[in-house]
Amino acid sequence: MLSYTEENYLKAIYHLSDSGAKAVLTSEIAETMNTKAASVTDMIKKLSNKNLIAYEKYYGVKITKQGRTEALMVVRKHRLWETFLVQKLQFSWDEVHDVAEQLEHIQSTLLIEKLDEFLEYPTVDPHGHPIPDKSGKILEVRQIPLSECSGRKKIIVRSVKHGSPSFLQYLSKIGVYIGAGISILDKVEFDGSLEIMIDAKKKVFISREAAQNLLVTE
Amino acid sequence: MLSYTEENYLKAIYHLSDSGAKAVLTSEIAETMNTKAASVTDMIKKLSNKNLIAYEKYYGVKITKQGRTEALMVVRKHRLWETFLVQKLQFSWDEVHDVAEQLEHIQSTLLIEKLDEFLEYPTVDPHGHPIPDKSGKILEVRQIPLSECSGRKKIIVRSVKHGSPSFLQYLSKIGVYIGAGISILDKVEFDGSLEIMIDAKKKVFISREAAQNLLVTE
DNA sequence: ATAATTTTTTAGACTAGCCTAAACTTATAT
DNA sequence: ATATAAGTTTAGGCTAGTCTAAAAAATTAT
Ligand SMILES: [Mn+2]
Ligand SMILES: [Mn+2]
Ligand SMILES: [Mn+2]
Ligand SMILES: [Mn+2]
Repeated sequence: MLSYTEENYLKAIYHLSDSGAKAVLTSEIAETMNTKAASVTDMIKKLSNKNLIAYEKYYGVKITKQGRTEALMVVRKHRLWETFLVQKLQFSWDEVHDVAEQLEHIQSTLLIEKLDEFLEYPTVDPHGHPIPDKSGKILEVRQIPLSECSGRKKIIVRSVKHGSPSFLQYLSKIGVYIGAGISILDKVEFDGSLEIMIDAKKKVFISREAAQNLLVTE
Repeated sequence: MLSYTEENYLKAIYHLSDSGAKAVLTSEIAETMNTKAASVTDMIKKLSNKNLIAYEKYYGVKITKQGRTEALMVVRKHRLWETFLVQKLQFSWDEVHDVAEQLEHIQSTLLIEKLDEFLEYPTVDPHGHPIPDKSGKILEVRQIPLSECSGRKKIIVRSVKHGSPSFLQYLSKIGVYIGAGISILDKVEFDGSLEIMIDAKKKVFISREAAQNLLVTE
């Protein structure tokens, strides 16, 4: 059984290794965990001894099959709780992350099974991120940043890359939500900003940063 | 802000001081917390420094007003979560305590407000124990052990004194639940056991121990 | 190829929470 | 009243997780 802290490190390593097959560096982990490199080295040794990561001194770590499975269970719990908070307790999508950060560590397989059932087995969380099923399977849907969309095809908003509260609040304000239909009206050469139409009824400009952080399917 | 451990100690002290106005002893706390007296003394000093308890060396502790308020908030969360687990996730009443023991420590006032609303402001938990409201007010209803009931009046089951899983399972098996109507058919002199009628349709014998642990109103 | 810089690891120290063993205080028995 | 027993506190030590500072290794620049 993993401690609260071990779960958090392992989840961070999972997310960092998700994009790209190369090793995760000590400094990257320290950065995302808001700790110092020395602390990371300590924890790396513990997780390595438990065979959750493969550690090569000075060259970073790679998550193992077993580690990935454990991490996915934490991610599953995090996203199920976020879904619960939004769908059942009427939280807004920018309020749920910090609470889920605590709830994800509750230890009870029965609880998470019942929660999943109560929510009717959702496949994505409020930010459009996929929810691993109880065996750890994830439904991967190919998505691209809105900033890389070509012509004026039918575009659907699928998820946010980074769901900071301020970004999410901004999206709500301009009327963008997961599942919204979008079309690109114009692309400004100068700064890469876009003029888009949301749900065929609202025109807004969004910055390139925002467009890069919005994942869609065409 | 209290730590997980501080909250647990404070809650234990609250429960121990609930019955009786005299000081709670180090050994009593050690007993209920499954720790050693030396550890309790350490923690007592911390809680005392935070003015949550009043501590007199060698004579035990008394909870302060502030300490009581903090403890009540933990109790409130514990009982709201137990209610949620039973009413929304279909847990049985003997499965909820250990999970609530974890959930009670989640820090979010918004969460507990929304949960309370979602459950439509329940006043008792699945074991019949009162749920403090957000200001810490508790609805006290005078209850007596079934073993002390006199004649054959209309008796209603209100709560269990100690809700161990095995006792709760036993109650379910014989058809006793919170709110059930009971009448006493016979009292066996020899061992203090009772023959009772549940909901005017089921006759069973229950031991004196069981009858002492069942709180009712006449 | 060597030197300077950056990153990582190690060494040593701190806190929270726990323990055992010894010292101390209070309660009980004669 | 004194001796014994029981309960409490103190002293010292342990682990998990954190830190700073110093040492070691890898990377980058000259
Ligand atoms: Mn989140
Ligand atoms: Mn977390
Ligand atoms: Mn309980
Ligand atoms: Mn607890």
